[in-house]
Order: sequence, then C-alpha cells, then structure tokens
Amino acid sequence: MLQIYYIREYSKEVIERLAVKNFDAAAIIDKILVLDAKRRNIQKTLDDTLAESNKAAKEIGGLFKQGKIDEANVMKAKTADLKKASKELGDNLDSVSSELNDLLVQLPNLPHPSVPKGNSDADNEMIYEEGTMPELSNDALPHWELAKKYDIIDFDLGSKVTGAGFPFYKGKGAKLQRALINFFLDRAMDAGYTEFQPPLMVNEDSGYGTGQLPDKEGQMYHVTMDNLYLIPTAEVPITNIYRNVILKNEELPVMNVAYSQCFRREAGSYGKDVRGLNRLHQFDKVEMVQIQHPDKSYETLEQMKDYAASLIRALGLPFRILRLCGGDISFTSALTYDFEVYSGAQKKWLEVSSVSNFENFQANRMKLRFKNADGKTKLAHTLNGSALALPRIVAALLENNQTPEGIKIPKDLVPYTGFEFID
RNA sequence: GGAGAGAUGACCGAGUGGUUUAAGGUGCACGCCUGGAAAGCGUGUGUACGCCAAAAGUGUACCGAGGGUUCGAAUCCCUCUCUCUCCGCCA
Repeated sequence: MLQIYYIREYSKEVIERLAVKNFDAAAIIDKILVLDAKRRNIQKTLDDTLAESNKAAKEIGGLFKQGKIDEANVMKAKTADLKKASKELGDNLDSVSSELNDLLVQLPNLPHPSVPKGNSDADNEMIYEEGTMPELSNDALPHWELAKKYDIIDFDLGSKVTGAGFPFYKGKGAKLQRALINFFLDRAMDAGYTEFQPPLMVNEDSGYGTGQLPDKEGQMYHVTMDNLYLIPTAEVPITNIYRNVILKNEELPVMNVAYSQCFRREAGSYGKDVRGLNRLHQFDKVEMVQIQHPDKSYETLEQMKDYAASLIRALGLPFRILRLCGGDISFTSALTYDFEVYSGAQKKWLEVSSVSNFENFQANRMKLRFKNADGKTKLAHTLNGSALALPRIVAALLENNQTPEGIKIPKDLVPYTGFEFID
C-alpha cells in the first residue's frame, strides 16, 4: 500500500509512474485526495468534540466530589449533545476511512525508474545470459516422458488421488526432491540466512499483509471452516512474522529462508503449456526473505539476484535473467528479476525464480517498521526471492542431462542424492 | 471438545467507576559525581492519526481485539482471540 502522505504530496508523480504499470490512477487518486481531506476535517472536528466532552466529564466529577449534585446534573444534560455529535462524527470517520482504505489498496506499488514500459512478458528486458545450451539428439524426451520412463514422478496417480497438478514423486524422484531442498537450504545457511519452517496455512491478516488479499483470494486454497488459507509461497508466513513489529536499527538486515510446499489454485490454467512439471497446484520451493534499511534495499536486491544465479550455476543449467517490464511485474513489486532456465527437450525457457524489492509497500500494509539511527520510526523495505522453485529445475535437469546411461545428476548435488544417475 | 484462571508500557508489576495525567521497580539514554568504572543522585524514555510553515508545542485514540453501559471505563456488561492448569481425544 502506498503511503497517503506520499500520494498527497506527489500525486502527479504517482500517476505518471503507475502508468508504467499500465495502471491509470488519475480517477482513483482524485477520489483519494477528496476523501483524505474529508477524513482529516472530520477527525479535527471529532477530536475537538471529544476534548470538550473529556473536559466536561472532569468538571462533573469535581462537582460530585464537592457535593454540588444539582450543578452536576445541569452539566450532565449539556453533555448529551456532545455525545450525540461525537457518535455521529465517529461513525462518519469510520466510513470515510474505510472508503479511503478500499481505494488505497487498489493502487499497485510504484515501479522503480529502471522498470521498462511494456504490456506482456514479451517486453521484459533480458539483462544477463549464461551457460551452454544442451545439445540433445532428435529423439530427446520431454521431462514428463522421462519421468515415466524412469518411474520417478507419477502424474496419473496424483490425478487419481487428488487431481491434476498434484503429482507423486517416487523412488529416486522423491530423493531428488529432498536433495534439492537440502542443497538449497545448506547454501542459504552458508550465505548467512536463518532457516525457518513456517506454517503452511495462514490467517486473513497475513494474507492481507503480503498483498494476496483482498484481491487475489481466488489464487489461494481457502479452508473455509477455519478461515485459513494455504500459503502460495513461504513469503507469506515468513514476512508476516514482522507484521506490527518495530525492529531495532541493528537488527537489519533480517535474512530468513524457508522451505515450504506451495499451493496455488491458478484457476483455468490447463493446456499444453502446463504439461508435466511446468505448472502445478502443489510444489516445493525454498524462499528467501530480507528486511532491509531503505537506503540499502537495492544493494540487497542485487546480492539476492547474484545469489540465485549462483544456485543455478552450481546445477549447471543454462539460464537468463530478465528485468520485468511494467506490464508483467506484480502488483506489489517495485523491481523484479525473473530467472529462467532452458529446458532442452521442450525447447523452452522456464521461470524458476523471481527476486523482488517491494520497498515499503508490504511494510506499510503490515506496519513493519524500524528505528533509524536518529531513533525515528520508519517503514522498512521488504525483499524476497525464490532460491529456488523445484519443479522446473527438475524438468530442466531431467531434459538437459538425459544420456544413454540415464539422467546425470550435477556434481554438486551428488552428495545430497547419493547417486550419480537416475536409471 | 469440556471446566477453571488469566492477558496492563521494552520487561516485571500495582491498579474493581472520578487528580490514572497508568503507581512502583527493572532496563535503556543523557547529565552530575569519579583518575576510570560501579554505586549513588537527577532528567528523560511507546504507537497511530490530526492541528501548526516548521520546530517547540498541542488535541484525540490506544491497558489482548471488537462492541456496549455511563457525564466519566484499565476497572462494569457482551462477543471473539490467545496463554496457563485440569479433563477428553491424539502422531
């Protein structure tokens, strides 16, 4: 959520910058400015009325103490009007505030100046590419066929037991999952992150804090009986640890990492582009979250970007990094780098990580603050990134590393799998 | 799921309708004292939204959350959440 004072001061700039995200904010900001002025006006009147009431109540108390009952009763009668007025003003303030808030949450985060204009993923800016493309023979198999050939992932069984998008991993396939998770977590420890195991369900306040609610509830599985949501990413519980928290300056940066299963409804997304592991309803991901001083958050974003790259490099996969354009970047993000690995048999780039700086957008929603060096309370910046999401990494590993002897496991991963080939 | 007891500031803790303007203590910060430190003494010490050009100042709200009663609520009433003790169930 953008800060109201910022919209008030720099409304023109806000409109211009949101245009990069193809968001026309002019009308909504007009309404916000009107409501904001109204809100402050009502609050002033209400505060004055309450001040008068408080004063009268004290006087009445004093009169009772002195035994001046009649005078007290006269005063009491006078306060009736004040009470009525403050009740009305209070109701009015509540409705104007919530109207204002409903509009504020509709505004996306301001994109960083480096975010290119654009309408779709075709307009994303490729900023880096690394690795050698796999040279596969013409009869190379896509990963869903390799999965069947080596009996390591069973999509049909998942469909039977749960539904499409919920595969079973089996034998060396299951072990490969565990190996990747531990590999990613151990690397994160070495990089200075603290590991968390979060709850896989969160309450409404948490969904709101990271921006999934109120708009995107259709993308989360909802446990209606207890009003809990299955997390779409560990970002949600891990960031919400700091909801309504004021950190000390020296506690920054907070560097957390968590493995979790992630649940996404992604309604209506079936078809040939989502075959196999390309898009699942349940998948595994290791997620890093940082909370940083506003002056340092972009430096941190670059470090997180480099860190994600180092993981893919260690697995020997060709990859590229994109700076997302205004049309493709998320609602809450100011700047996002997407990582894609090349999956040789599908001949497709697959997104395996997304690293973003949210600046104070999430922090403002969840009231995540810190005391700066001067002792002033300020909103912190939040960042997160996948490090990494498993399914598409597995897809690329299977496809790119297929050999007549089986699927070759990258060297750095062998200590974790305990085998060199899936055969 | 059932019964009971609780939730007060950074922390401990007093407070059952009216100088609570939340006592007292601890911690922390600054100052005095000291060769330096400790002790001692003194001062200060939350959050949010307003008002004010701004600072200073000042208004309002906040004692788990949300409602209510009252001229006046930390205190009384209702609902909810969480914690503890016991019972039930349970990997």
